Amino acid sequence: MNPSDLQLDDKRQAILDSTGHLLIEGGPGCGKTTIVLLKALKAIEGLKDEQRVLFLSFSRATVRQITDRMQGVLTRSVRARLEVQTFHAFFLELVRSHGRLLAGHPGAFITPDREREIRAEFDGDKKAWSAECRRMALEEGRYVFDLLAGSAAQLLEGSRAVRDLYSSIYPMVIADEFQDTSTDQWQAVRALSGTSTVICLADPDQRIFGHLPGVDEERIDHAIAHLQPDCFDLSADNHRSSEGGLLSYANAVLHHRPHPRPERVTVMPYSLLWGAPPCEVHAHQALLALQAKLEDELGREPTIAVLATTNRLVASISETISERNETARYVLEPVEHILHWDPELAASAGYVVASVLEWPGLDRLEALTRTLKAVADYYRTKFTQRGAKNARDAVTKVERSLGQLREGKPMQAKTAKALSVAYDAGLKLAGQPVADWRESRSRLSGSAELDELFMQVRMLRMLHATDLLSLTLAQAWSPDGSYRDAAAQVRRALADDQLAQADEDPVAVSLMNMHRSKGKEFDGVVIVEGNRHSRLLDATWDDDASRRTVGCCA
DNA sequence: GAACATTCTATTTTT
DNA sequence: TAGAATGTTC
Repeated sequence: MNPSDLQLDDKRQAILDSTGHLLIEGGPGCGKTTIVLLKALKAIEGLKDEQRVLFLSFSRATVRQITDRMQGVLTRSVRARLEVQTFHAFFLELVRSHGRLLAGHPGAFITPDREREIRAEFDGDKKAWSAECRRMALEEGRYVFDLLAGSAAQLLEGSRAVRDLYSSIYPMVIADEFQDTSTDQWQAVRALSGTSTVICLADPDQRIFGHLPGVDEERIDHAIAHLQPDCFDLSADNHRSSEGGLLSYANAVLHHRPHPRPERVTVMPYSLLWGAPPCEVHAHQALLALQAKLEDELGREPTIAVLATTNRLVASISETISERNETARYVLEPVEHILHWDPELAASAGYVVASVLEWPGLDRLEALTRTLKAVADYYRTKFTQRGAKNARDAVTKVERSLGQLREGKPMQAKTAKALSVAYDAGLKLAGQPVADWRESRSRLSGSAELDELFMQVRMLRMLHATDLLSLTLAQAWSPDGSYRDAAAQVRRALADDQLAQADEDPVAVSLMNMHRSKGKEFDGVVIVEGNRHSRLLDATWDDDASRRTVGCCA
């Protein structure tokens, strides 16, 4: 924001002048954040030294966006006095500092990792588990994630001292994405509203968490009733010009309504004719084109997301753009990218493939034992990670087969049968890691479990001869036609790789399914829809040839 | 007990 | 949608 933008209209001036609680409504790009930062700036000028303005938002991503935005608008000394946090971080801090008032113990936080572990040990249904969580909080002062907001609210409502303390530190509290606050979160804010000034920012059309328990439709009405705020609606004006039409277009697409396509959206239909390049190659082309265009416009390397509708498509796009592709008109160079996918599970599936690489050097019993154990391990990590009973059943099923194998009895599980058929059919490896990996990987089929593993393992990148994995395998290759100890070697390599990736520079291109993209921001987006049915675009396009790629910039 | 078929439900959040 | 829970059939 530069000074010339500071000519405020009446509405904005009124927001700055208002002295009581505030409710500011409006969609993305309407300037809510900007005006509230100005409001905060003005408030900070009148504060005592130790006082600050508290800005609460949901995700760390939005917190970052806001602090980034502050860089340009506010001076360093002002920024230091505007505290931007997630609701959760704020509540966590509050419960840690004052939790002893509730339980007699200082508050401790059970991290989600730990929570999963405890829950895996715990037997009992959902209800019993939430009772156990309350017990841990009450008796031991240990809080799981879901109880933080409620406990913070309880502290603020129940203890005058705590409430006064926080209100005196934070005379102004800004609640972002207010329409999505849970009952607990709202209660905490409400408790502070007695003495502090509360500003709610809301976008009534963007209830992304509306389905979660405790988040209700009437939140905004409740706030109006309780706070009696001055209300402002900014939704009419759209100040981010580049957004022009994009939002309403996106809505039309989602609701299957025809809509003139805004300039910033390009649609690339593609042919289903035999011999035409597959949709993944079109995605590759669209990605490179968008990259070039945005780099030109922004004068820096743009961040781009490639979104696909299904996990399968994500996997095959990843494989495609990692390679050089040639179309009739273009040569498409490989694109460095990160896959947003659970690396631990993908790695775990990778160990299964690695165990298949050992087959040629092992007898039937040993080979199948190792592979089945790797399959069981995969489901074990899945179970500890997600706590899904499905996965636990899969472990017992595979382990039963292992027992049957050991005793020479026929194995019952389809997975085990399919693997032994695959072993008996013979596996010939050539000593070329990439090809051999693919060959071994293709043995993972014939049961629901193996299909799942195959999908997972495609998310492991194994395409260049220089990759860590292929180097590792090249070393493990033994002249008898198998990879010695491949499983253990691959395990070590992938573990190192995960560590290394943690502190690598962020990569400009991210690839993920649509589901995972929610709430993230990029300079540009390529959306790939690969299946027969086009759900994303209105029916004005030819339907039979309806595979298409969309590139848009937001 | 295993596989297949059908119904349901989540989607954020921290050191 | 996808992933998991639940139900049905062999």
